[in-house]
Amino acid sequence: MRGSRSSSKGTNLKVGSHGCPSFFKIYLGESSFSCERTLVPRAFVEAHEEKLFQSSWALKTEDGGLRRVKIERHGTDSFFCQRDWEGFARDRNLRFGDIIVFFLVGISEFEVMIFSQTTSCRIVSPPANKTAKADHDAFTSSSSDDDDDDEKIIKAPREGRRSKRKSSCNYAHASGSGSSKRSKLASGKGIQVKTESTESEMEEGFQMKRFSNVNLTAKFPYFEIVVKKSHKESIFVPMGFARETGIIHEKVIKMMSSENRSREKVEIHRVNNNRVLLVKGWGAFRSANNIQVGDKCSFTLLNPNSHGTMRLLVKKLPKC
DNA sequence: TGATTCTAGGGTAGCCGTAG
DNA sequence: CTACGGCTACCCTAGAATCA
Repeated sequence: MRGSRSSSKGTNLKVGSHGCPSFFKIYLGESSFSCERTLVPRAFVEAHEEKLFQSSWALKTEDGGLRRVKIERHGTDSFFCQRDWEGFARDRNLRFGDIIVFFLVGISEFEVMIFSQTTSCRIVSPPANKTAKADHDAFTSSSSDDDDDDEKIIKAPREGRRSKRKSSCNYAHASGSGSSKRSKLASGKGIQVKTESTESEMEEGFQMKRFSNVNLTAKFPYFEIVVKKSHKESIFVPMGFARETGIIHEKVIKMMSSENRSREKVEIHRVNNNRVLLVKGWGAFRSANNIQVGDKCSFTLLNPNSHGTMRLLVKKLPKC
């Protein structure tokens, strides 16, 4: 599914730390609505025309992989050939929001660095014959506490003493770091701790995770939740997300689906001064998109800094 | 450094008001 | 009376702070 349709937006010119000219693109995957091709920044092409072939470029990744991509020219614009770009995305296991940095290191030769949007860390792709399990692990790496330096969870730094607790952005889930310690502690206090999913939940094919997964560092901030029974007519927005993105001050948000292009205006209710609920419109949107209990969904804010109505892209994720 | 305590915030059951 | 939606109180989690 991933990489079945690809495009990207948000390019900027940069200069690599090692002096090579560079640019980056953000992978929007199949969730992009438009059928636009994948544009190479015109300014970059113009600035380095003498080092760039007209027909194809070589992309080298950090794991030693090499892929040639055809370049299509239309007027003054250059595009990655859609099929090659999709192939590259598939090979590299790109995810929505991943950042791809291209360093021009030779004649039509680029070194490519990929940063995971989820972990804000560099991704070095596993060998090409990786298993589906490995795919899944990579996909869910943001919620595991493995020792891979490239996929470490970035923890928020400790702030001043007794500082107010921030939201659990980019933190590990309950099954992650510190759970064993907490289990001991909790059992000592007679509190039942649920650090692992129950059998019934496993049978249903998903793990009930109490907390949502929030990423505010991405260009397009997002949060992910597993839809529960109680989300039939309303759904909570994590407070950290609501505050940082300004949703907390909004009355209405436009919700759009990555799958069938349906759109719905959803009312935002402020509860108790410390809760933010998506209410009217959510139910209809959920039905229209066949979002059911147990489905894992990501909610990506497409226009975090605009003054108009905020737009939230909803995407069903594979169940874990 | 590990154990313990504190506490902000997420999740949800259930109450209450309103409409049909 | 019933269904529905809004709201609140409470429980629980887990990061941060503190202490031995």
